Amino acid sequence: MATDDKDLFKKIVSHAKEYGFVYPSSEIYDGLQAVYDYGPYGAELKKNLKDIWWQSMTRLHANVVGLDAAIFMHPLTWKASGHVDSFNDPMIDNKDSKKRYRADTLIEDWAARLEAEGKPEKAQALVTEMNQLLEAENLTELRELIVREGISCPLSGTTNWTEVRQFNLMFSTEVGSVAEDASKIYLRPETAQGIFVNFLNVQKTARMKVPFGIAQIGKAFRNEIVARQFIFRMREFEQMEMQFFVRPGTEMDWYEQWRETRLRWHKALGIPAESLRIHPHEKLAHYANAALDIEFKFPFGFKEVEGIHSRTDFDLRSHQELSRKKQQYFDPELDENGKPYGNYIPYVVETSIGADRLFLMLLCSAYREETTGEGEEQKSRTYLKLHPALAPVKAAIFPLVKKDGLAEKAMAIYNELRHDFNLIYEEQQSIGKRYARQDQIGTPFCIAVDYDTMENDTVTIRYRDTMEQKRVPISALREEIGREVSAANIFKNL
RNA sequence: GCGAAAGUAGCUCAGCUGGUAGAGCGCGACCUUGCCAAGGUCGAGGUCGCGGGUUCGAACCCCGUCUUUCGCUCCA
Repeated sequence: MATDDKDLFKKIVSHAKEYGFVYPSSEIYDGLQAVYDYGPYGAELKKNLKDIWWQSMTRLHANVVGLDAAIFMHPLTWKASGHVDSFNDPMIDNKDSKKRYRADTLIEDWAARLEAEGKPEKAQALVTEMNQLLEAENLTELRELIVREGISCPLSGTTNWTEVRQFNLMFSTEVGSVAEDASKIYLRPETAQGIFVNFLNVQKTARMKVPFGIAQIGKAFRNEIVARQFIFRMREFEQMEMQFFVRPGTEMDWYEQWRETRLRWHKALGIPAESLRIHPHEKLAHYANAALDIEFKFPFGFKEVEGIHSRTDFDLRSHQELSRKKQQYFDPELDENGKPYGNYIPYVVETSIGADRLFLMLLCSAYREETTGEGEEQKSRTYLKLHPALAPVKAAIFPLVKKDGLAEKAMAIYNELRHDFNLIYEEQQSIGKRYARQDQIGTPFCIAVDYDTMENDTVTIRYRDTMEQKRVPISALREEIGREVSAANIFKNL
C-alpha cells in the first residue's frame, strides 16, 4: 500500500481507539492478537449496522425470516459441511527459502512433475500413500515421505524441511456432559450451518414456500494463520448471513438478483459506487458452483466485505446423508407440463457479510480530514461523515455558556428528547471544542441553546457536514431529527 | 512461523558522552467566554513493555523475552 494510504489507515485505527470505537482486546495485558473490543460509540455504530441489515433482510423481503441458532453445534455438523476434512491443512516450511507450503499441494505438484516425466505409476503411488497418511493424520510420516522422495523446495531447491504442522481452522472446546468420544465440539466457523440444520424447522413452523430465505446474525470463530489489518481479519468475528432456498435450476437467476440487491444496499448506506467492485471467484470452494465477492476499496486495497455464493444443494444433501433425515421440500407449484414440481432438496444462494468488515468499511468511508481558512487562520477538522441513521450519537445539546439559566434550559431539552434518540449533553469548555468533539464521533446534529432561546424557545441546529446552522423552534426538534435519522432514508434507496 | 522496525503520561513525541523523567495536545475542577479545538489558575496521570546482566549509578550499554507494525507463507 502507498505511504499516504498507510498513514491514512493508521490514522483511522488510532482515531477508532482514541474516540471510543475499537480497542485492542485485553490491552492492559499487552493485548491478544487479532481480537478487538468495541467501545461505546463503536458498539452503537455496529448495532445500528446490524439493525439496518436485519431490517432490510427480514422486513423488506417478505420471504426472508430470521433465526438465532446457537454457536455450539453437534460435531457431525462440521463433518457434513466439509469443515473437518477440507480445512485442516498440513503445513511445512523450507528452512532455506523461508517459504511455507501446504504439504499436500507440495506432494501433488511433485507427482504432477513425475507424471510429466513419464512416470505415472510412481506419481500415482506417491499420491496414494499421501492420502493414506493424511487420512491417518500421520504428520511425521508425511514429512518422511517428502524427505524420502527427495521433494525439494521450488525456490531454494533444497530438502531442508521443518516438521509438518497442522493448521486447524476451527477452535475446539469441551462439552462436559456428552459421551466421551463426542465431548470435543467446535465453535462454529460460519453461521450458515445453524441455518441449514434448521431448514425444515423454519420452513414448516413459519409456513415458508420456496423460494424463501433465513437470515442470521452471529459470532463465528476461525484460526487464521495471519490475522492482520485491524478488525478486517479477526479470530472472533460477527457474520450476517442469509441463506436463500430456491428451486434447483433457478439458482443462477437468484444469484444474480441477490448480487444486485446487495450492491444497492451498500450504496444506500452511503458507500460511493467507485469504492465498490465485484470480484468473481476463479477457484470455487467445495460447496459452490458460483461465487463472487463484493469488495470495498480500503486504504490497504480492494478487499472482500461480502460474499455471494451459489452453494448448490451441497449442505442440505450432506446433512441429509449424515443425519439420515430427509431435507426435502414438496413444491406444489405446477411446471409447464401441469405437474407439481414435487419433492426436491432446494438449492441455496448465500449472502454473507462480515459485520466487522462492514463496520471498518463505513469507518474508512466516513473518515474526513479537512482544512479550512488560510495562512494564520488555517484550521483542520476531523469528522466522520456517517449517514445520520447509522451515526452512534444522533444529536448533542449544548448551552452556549454555562450561566443565566442556559444550561438548565438545555438540560430540559435533553431530558425531553432522550427517550427518542441517543443524545449527549455537554457544557464543559468552549462551544467550538464541543462541536469538534461531536464531529469526531460523527454526531450529525448539534443543538445550541443561546440567549434567543430564553426569549422565544428556538434553538440552533448545526449540521456536521456543512457546519451551517439553522434556527428552529424547540417544539420542532423531535420531528426534525427524527426525519433525518430514520432508517427509512436508507430503505427508500433500495 | 521467518525477516525487518518499534515500544517513555490518554495521544504525539523529546530526553546529549550513562547521573533517578519533560513538552505540546488532551483530560478534570474553578474563573473567564454571545457560536466552531479562545484565555487564566489549580490538578490528576509514568516501577521509561517485562526479566536479567554490566556499573557507584541504566530510559540510555549488553543478553533474553513479550507485544505491536510492515513484508512473506494460508485464507470459505
